[in-house]
Amino acid sequence: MTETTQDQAPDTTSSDKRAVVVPEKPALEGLEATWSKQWKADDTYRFDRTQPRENVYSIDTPPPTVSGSLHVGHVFSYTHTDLIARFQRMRGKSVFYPMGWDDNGLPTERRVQNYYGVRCDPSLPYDEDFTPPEKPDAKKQVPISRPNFIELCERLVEQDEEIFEELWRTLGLSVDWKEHYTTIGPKAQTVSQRAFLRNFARGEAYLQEAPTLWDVTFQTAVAQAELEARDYAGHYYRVKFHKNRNHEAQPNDELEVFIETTRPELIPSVVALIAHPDDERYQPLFGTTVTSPVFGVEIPVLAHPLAEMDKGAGIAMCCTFGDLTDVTWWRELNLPVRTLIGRDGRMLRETPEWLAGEGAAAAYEELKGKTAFSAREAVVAALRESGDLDGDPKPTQRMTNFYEKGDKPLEIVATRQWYIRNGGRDATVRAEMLERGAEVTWSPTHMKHRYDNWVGGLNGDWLISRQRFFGIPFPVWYPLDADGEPDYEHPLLPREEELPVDPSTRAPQGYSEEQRGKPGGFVGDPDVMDTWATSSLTPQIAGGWESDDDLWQRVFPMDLCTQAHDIIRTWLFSRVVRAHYENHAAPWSHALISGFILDPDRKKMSKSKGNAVVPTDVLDKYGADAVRWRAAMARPGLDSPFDESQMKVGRRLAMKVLNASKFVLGGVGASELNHFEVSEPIDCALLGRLALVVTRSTEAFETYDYTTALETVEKFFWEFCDDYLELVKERAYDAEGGDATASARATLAIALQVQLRLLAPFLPYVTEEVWSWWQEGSIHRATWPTEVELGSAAAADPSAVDAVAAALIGIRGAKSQAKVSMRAELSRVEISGPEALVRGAELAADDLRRSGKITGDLVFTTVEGADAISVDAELAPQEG
RNA sequence: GGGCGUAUAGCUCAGCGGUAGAGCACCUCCCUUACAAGGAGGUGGUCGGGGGUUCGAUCCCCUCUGCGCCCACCA
Repeated sequence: MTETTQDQAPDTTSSDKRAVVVPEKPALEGLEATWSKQWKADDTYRFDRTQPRENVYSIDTPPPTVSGSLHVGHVFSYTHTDLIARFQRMRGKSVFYPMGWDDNGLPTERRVQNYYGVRCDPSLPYDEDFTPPEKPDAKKQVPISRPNFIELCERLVEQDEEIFEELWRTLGLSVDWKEHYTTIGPKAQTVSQRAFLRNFARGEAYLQEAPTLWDVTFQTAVAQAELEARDYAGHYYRVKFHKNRNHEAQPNDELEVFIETTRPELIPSVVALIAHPDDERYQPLFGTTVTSPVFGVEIPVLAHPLAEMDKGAGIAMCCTFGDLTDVTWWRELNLPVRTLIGRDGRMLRETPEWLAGEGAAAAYEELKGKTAFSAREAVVAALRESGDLDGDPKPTQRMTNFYEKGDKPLEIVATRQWYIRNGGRDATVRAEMLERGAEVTWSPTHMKHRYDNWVGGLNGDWLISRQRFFGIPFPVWYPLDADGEPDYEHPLLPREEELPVDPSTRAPQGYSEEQRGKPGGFVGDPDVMDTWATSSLTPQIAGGWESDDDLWQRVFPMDLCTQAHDIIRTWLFSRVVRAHYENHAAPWSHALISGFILDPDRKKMSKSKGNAVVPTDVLDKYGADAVRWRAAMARPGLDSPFDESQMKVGRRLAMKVLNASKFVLGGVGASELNHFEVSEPIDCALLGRLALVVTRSTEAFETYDYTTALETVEKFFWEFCDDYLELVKERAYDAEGGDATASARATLAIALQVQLRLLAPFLPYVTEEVWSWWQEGSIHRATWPTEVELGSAAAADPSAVDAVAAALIGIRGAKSQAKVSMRAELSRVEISGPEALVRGAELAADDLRRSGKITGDLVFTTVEGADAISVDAELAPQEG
């Protein structure tokens, strides 16, 4: 069996002229610095935009919040993306892999406030000479104008982004940094505003005054997707309402009705008592009125099926608004709005008109300007005094909605907001969104349930406006009528060519700046878009939608979106919504969902819990390759507890690559390696096994199963080192150097070169380092190995590899059991077992003899009925 | 309460119709000139419980239980 490898080995012809340069003492330390710098200088990961769509692999990756902090969970998830990117690049695709920074929005505002010790007061004028305080004082934040505030946001964001980029480069993400974007940058502003204007023109975006979930701390509306239900301790208060005798008198009737509430402070805003239509206890009361305690407001008793008979007293007090059920009742029963809690979370400072009556006004006097919490105490005290509180409050634990970034329960406030239709109020749109979700293939597949679940459970449209400062403004003005009142029905809009616009500094067409705020003039929409309203457009922002059509045609719809499962409901879904409306397509064909990294107690890692592992620490300690190895061991969608000891395993693999490569390449010239012939049967068998590994690994990668791809090559690599390398090292370095030696050397070189490429997506640093010892160019630009390139030698039956390995293990086992050194000589070895395996082992008889230090007989015996190799070895008598 | 996932060696996980696997940890041994942040060998499991289908079940079906996540739950 003779095989010339010269014409099959790829990418090696140029190395003929190169000497192999193996460092004396190869080390992992410093590889990140050296190679990330080199990749940057060489533009190794550039996107080739001359390629047609079918040769492009485009990736939509979450823009990290730069004002937040990253933990290893993020690092793992971004590594997953990079594994796929590197595989596709080596497969010959031009990979479009941009990185964005999410610098827009509340997290940045908060960070700026703390970092500089300032707060935004939009009523202040711009101060050109403003410099932030030298020592920020969290308690005495300096009020500054909105433009000043935004300047500081932009300044800090720039610093943060440099740090993030540095981290990603160290981790070895093969991002094309020339394609980078930010969610506050001009490109994002233009795309966001353009998409919004088109949504509005088509009726997909609308302005509406409605009850809105409201965070009193940040004083902004929040969307359903940003809610987080948390345990919240409270009390049930049993409160007496007084029946009015305006119905047919029933002699034995009681004079009062009791309700149970956890929010007695809302009693002044009660608009009705509501019970279930079938509830016999309350049926006689339907259509009558009752009077609220303390405040003496007369309200109706109504029936509605949402009232639950077995909850509390079975009759609920409806306040506008205490919760989302109140909103439904308000809408469906045409109840009045009695807003009591202002945007700052405090009770209104003016006495509301429905409390104008003498007693009510006096009672309300006590509540003015109080927080919900203090108002509750005051109302409870008043109820006690009036005798309308029945018994002692009963402690209760319930779930309450919070803004995910907030720490006070959300209130519901009627406000004017912008919405985008997402199917929450329209069954047709909802069905369309579910269809788009079905167009995407999911890894793992069950993550689609999360998507369907979320879309199916939407209870309203997507609220995109925020009453904040550092965000993308709505490109909208409103004309003012003769009384100076805005006409929200007829907003003034810019032309698309004018974008981006800031309506707070620019006048709409046909108006001059002097008319701002004047009757007959205009006002700008004061709100900004929520971050998700911008990041829902990352494919459009990164892909050059409407600004670079040539690019857009090559990258959209994208091939892959990667993210963790927590943002399926936000980022993933919102991109489907936008692409559906604007591009009539799903934004990508595949979604790869990462799990979480948990702490050792299986709790989600997060900075606020204090259990987060800082990525730079582990990167410094174990190296990027080791961290990436660990990330690759976490399969898509599966949560995985963080355990530092596992990093060591990855590091050991990287070390092994270094040392084994040094050994294979040591003392052999590259040109020689490429001209040797693989002639020995056992060498062919090794390449045959390698061919299977290539196939398996490739198939796994193609189905996004990077873990199996890694496990396959890693297992082979250890066997290659422990068995094959040990077996043939004597032959390979035989100074006599016949054909058998040449065959071993060629096999070692080919196998190493293929394995390096199979490992390159996982261990980009150490593979690049070794590649540079003997190959031209970057390994990350080399082609992914194929079975074909291994040639006909690789068609050999690989089973001899296992047979020889079994024989070797038997020989080593005998020495280990005898507690002697592996160098100890054996006087006789008998290898027995089924015929096929024994014949396989016999192929490497000379190698076994030499590597096993067998000085006497080496006998191969076929045993009928045996199913495995067994080895019988006799130690040579020890000398001395 | 609804949905999804998960339960295999002390730990982290593969396997998923045909006599249980890997890595880590643990034990024993080996300073072997690629590698002591190493190497070799080994101990360790009624595959969560209970039913069923099958010649045969860790694997398929039913059911119970534990755990995790998402959603709903503010009277």
